[in-house]
Amino acid sequence: MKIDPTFKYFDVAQAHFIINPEYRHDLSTITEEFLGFKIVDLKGQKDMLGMSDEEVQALGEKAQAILSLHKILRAKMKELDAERAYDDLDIPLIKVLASMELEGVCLNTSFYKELEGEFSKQIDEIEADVIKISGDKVNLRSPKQVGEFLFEKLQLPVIRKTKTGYSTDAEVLNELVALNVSPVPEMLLRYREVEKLLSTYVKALPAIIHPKTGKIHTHYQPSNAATGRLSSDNPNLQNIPVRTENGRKLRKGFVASKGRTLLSADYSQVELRLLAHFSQDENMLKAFKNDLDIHRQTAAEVFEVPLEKVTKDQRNGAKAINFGLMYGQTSFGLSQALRISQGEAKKYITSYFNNFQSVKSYLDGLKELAEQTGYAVTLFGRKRNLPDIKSTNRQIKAMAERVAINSPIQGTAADIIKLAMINIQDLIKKRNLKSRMILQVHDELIFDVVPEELEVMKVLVVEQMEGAVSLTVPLKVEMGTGNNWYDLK
DNA sequence: CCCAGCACGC
DNA sequence: GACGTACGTGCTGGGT
Repeated sequence: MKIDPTFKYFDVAQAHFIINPEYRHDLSTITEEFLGFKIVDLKGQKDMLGMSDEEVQALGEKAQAILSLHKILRAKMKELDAERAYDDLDIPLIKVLASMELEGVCLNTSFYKELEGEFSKQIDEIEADVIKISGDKVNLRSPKQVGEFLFEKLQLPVIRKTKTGYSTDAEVLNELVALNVSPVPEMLLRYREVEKLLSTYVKALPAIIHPKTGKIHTHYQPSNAATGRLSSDNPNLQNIPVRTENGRKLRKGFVASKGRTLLSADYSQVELRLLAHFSQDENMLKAFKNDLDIHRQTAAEVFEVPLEKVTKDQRNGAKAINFGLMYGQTSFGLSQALRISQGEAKKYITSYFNNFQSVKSYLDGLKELAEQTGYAVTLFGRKRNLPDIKSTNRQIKAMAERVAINSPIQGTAADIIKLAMINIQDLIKKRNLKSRMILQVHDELIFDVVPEELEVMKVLVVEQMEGAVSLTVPLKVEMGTGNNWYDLK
């Protein structure tokens, strides 16, 4: 199959994504928005000779729409000074994504069969245990039935409500476990974990293996996430479990193709490094230039203790602050994350901003910029309109402010990895390498590598990822190799 | 068929 | 007094 178009082309959907990433990018919506008429949806693929006059006219209008949109959208991108994101990133990335999708990834199906048996058995056991306590059958997959069971039949204290009834999510169940009032919440937590793994991954992934290639072929959407990130679907390979050991095991099933090995490369703390670069905060810059443990450094400043006296809790607190920073987290959010009082959380945040004043002024500046210009912008000129920043509704405005903070950081990280992917793919081709880039997970790339090329690939990948852009902080990439996605170390 | 609730990733 | 950290995909149940 030929997937290397050398002709110049214009992608209406991708251009529209550059101009207004939050809208829909199908041709009929764009045509209506910019040309003011509706194109007729032609059903099925017919030969033109088999078309009625009306259908031929509709087809002509569609072609005319695309031609007109090309000029209008190109001019609009220029006006927005966003052509770089389109010409240098999104367009050249398209064929890279196509190549990754076609290449696919191998799945060890017998391993998944084993897991299915194991997990199904656990599900059955928990269900039986619950029936012993409840007397009659409760569908544990139904939040409604679970809520009635916990809070009406067992009379457990109601922790929180949703708009339709009792909340039974993991946070609620964990609180019930802590209260030590019933064995059921803990059973439900285990049930939910295993059921999730089973239904979303263990059963679903083998079923989607392509009959011809025998591999899993995800589909990357380059115009779906308003920040400029990619998304992955059918199946989503950007949310394969890693957090719990039980879930992480699923990664053992993602294996290198025959005779090859997997190579992973991920950006270390890329978003925090971008925050350091953008804010030019002395303390942060110093930490990254010296390749120090950023969370430990942050903890030392926030809690005003010497570096070597930083406790595990303090480091965790600093990590949560660093994490929340980029999302515009509030003291409430931080208090929830750390299970501390809101007052305590507020003190942490105040102390943080006292010690990292340039970060504070940078984040405030992002909000101001959004107020003045109406959008957030990345290093490569990718813009995201934020009309809600002018809202008189405080909640809506606050949400827009968080987006104004997060989008430039998340979006720039997305821009950078896109550029790295384009450059890596170019070099793989130029050097006639047989190794292939197969997956992208936001700040991580995975390659299916010919063993003889492993050392060459390692150097190539790290150089292109770390060198994609030159910032005032170094970008750092960590690599791992192994025969499956679990063992990449 | 669509929405709610829930849970997985970064 | 309510609200309360960004960006996604996809499962099941349950109501229409």
